[in-house]
Amino acid sequence: MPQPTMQQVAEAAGVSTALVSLVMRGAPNVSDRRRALVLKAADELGYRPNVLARNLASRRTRTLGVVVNDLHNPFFAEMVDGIQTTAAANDYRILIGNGQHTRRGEADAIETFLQLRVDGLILAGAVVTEGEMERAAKSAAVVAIGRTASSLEIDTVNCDESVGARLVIDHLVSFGHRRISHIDGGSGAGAAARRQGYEASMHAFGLGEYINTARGDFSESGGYNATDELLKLDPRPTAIFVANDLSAAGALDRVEDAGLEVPSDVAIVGYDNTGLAAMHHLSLSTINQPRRQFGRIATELILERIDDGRSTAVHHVVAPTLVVRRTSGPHVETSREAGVAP
Amino acid sequence: MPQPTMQQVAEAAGVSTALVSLVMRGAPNVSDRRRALVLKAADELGYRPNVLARNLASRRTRTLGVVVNDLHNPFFAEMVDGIQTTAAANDYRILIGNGQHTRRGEADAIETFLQLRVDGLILAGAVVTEGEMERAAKSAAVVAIGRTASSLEIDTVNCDESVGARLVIDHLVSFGHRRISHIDGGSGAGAAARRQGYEASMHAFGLGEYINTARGDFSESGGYNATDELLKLDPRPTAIFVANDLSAAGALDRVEDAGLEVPSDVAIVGYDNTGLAAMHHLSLSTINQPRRQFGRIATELILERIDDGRSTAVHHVVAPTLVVRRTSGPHVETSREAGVAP
DNA sequence: GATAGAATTTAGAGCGCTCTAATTTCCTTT
DNA sequence: AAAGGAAATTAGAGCGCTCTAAATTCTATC
Repeated sequence: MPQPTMQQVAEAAGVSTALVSLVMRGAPNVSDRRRALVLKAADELGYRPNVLARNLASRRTRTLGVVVNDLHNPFFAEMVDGIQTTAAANDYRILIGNGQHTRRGEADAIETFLQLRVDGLILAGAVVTEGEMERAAKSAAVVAIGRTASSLEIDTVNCDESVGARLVIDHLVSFGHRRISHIDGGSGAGAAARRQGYEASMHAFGLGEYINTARGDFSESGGYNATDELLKLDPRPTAIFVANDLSAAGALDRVEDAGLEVPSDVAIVGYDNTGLAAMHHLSLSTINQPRRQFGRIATELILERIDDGRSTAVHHVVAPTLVVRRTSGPHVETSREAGVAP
Repeated sequence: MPQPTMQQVAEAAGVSTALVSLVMRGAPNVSDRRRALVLKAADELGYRPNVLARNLASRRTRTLGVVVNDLHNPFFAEMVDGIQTTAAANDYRILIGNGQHTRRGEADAIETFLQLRVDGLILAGAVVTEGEMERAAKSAAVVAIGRTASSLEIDTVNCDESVGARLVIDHLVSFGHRRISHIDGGSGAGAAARRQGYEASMHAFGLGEYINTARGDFSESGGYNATDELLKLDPRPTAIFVANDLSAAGALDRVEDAGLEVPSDVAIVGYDNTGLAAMHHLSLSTINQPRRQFGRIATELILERIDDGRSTAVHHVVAPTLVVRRTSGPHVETSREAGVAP
């Protein structure tokens, strides 16, 4: 379908294409009379600037490519909100590419964006190699969210997982818990950092002897099974810090199946503050990561590189917060646990 | 950052740019010797085709724009999977735009894609006016998922909501339920169709007198409150068909808070088969819409327009399926309900 | 009314690639 | 070895826009 071009608009308005170009870009030094003339002609013809031609000629796209590791993860949706808002405020548009949860998918999405000559690339939860990120950084500004990078060409935005773990342990300890176990995320992304944060925090509170980690895998059933294991212990933990909300839901399930009360018998704290945790049905205490803020900061960093020409790496670390809901509270000792005969 | 151009590759390889172009596009009539020469030069220079220039010159982008009404809705992620797979199989790439849940956001995303001159536009759950869709259809092939369109220029893919409702009612009736109430989605997208499907099915089973709809809003609390209302009825419904899973979770909550058993006292069936419904904790019976299939069909339709030049509208309707889980089952009459003194 | 200076407008050369038509090279065949 | 036809390669004109530098038109000043 042939679209009207700038040339046609220029002829219809009786001016040069250069003037039309100026008007379309909202340039300041155009007389009101001509501007109106051009706008009218453009409107009547149904003219729409050809971004391909524009970007080719200007060697700028004012476009940011956002590569999302996995579109299914609700985590990213909110991050994209932050990116989009900040980008729009600076007159940039964004395009989203889906990494389909694989290294290959991400690499493809990145390549697509580079071929499109985006000005910047935001990698959210990327699993591609650092080498690929560096290669990309040769052609566009790059910032990675939720992963580290050592190159000078790449900025990062991360959450301080150790602070998250510390918040959880601090919270539980303040309720009198000591036997606090952890269900980890196995070999999943970020699992190791959370596990280490748990251990470090326990040590910090002098609870090193109570450190006890059951292996999970970030899934609901993983949380269920790991909890099964933990409940067999004698004495059993009075609180469980689970590496993500979905697993925490599984843990909650198992505890309730055992006829135990949450939080009085066993307290549970999750991680991520997904929509799940907010559900009345679960009402899970959890750690919140400021996702929108991730997106906002990432975008600001990338614009600093593009527009201000910064060429040193900035690594931004943001602190998570604790969201207290129903599943955490003081441990109530039963007579049996206290060693008194029934 | 200046990127190597085709010209430079041509010089390095000692051939013409036309030949480089041919090689980059994988054209057949190129001798092995030259092909290797060009490929080597391109590789050494780190050459990456400029899609802007390519698309401008070829007046084709082999790109499909996917406008997603709301990135937060997990419904769309799976649909995008279907689109992406089908597009890739046909050598098209996709770009995703976020409508941010608003008419304006969607219109912006559409405009961005049209300026980029995408060959096709897939609108997923779009809320823009039909007029805007038609305008877009003047410049690119358009297919809408989950909404109707009367224009000849626009294909649609929809789920037959009446079949979904019928499946639910049929299922509940087979368990002996008669007093089946509905919690609707208020003025939300698709709410009316589901409500009508409910009413029609009830009539079809001769249960017109039991038709009873409480107003919800697709939210958890909406489901909770609507259920609160329904439970006050005397006699109360023995089953509730809820317009989506999230609301159904709220309904479940309210029923359990009332000390009633699910499904023996009150059966509950949701709609959409989200991850929520599959959770062990909820285990919600629900209606499943084949989301990947939506994406696949939409993509096939659009490719028919682009590549085969079809210019008549096709409206595809796919049938949903029932997923039976824990929350639906036979109603068990209590003595009190049966009219016998306690 | 002439003139400097500012404000507008425009001509025209690209941006990096594809595409058509023409040219050159390579095989066969005789 | 020359001719004819197929295969491979290339020249060069765009694609629709931006950008620089130059040309034109206004304004204000004297």
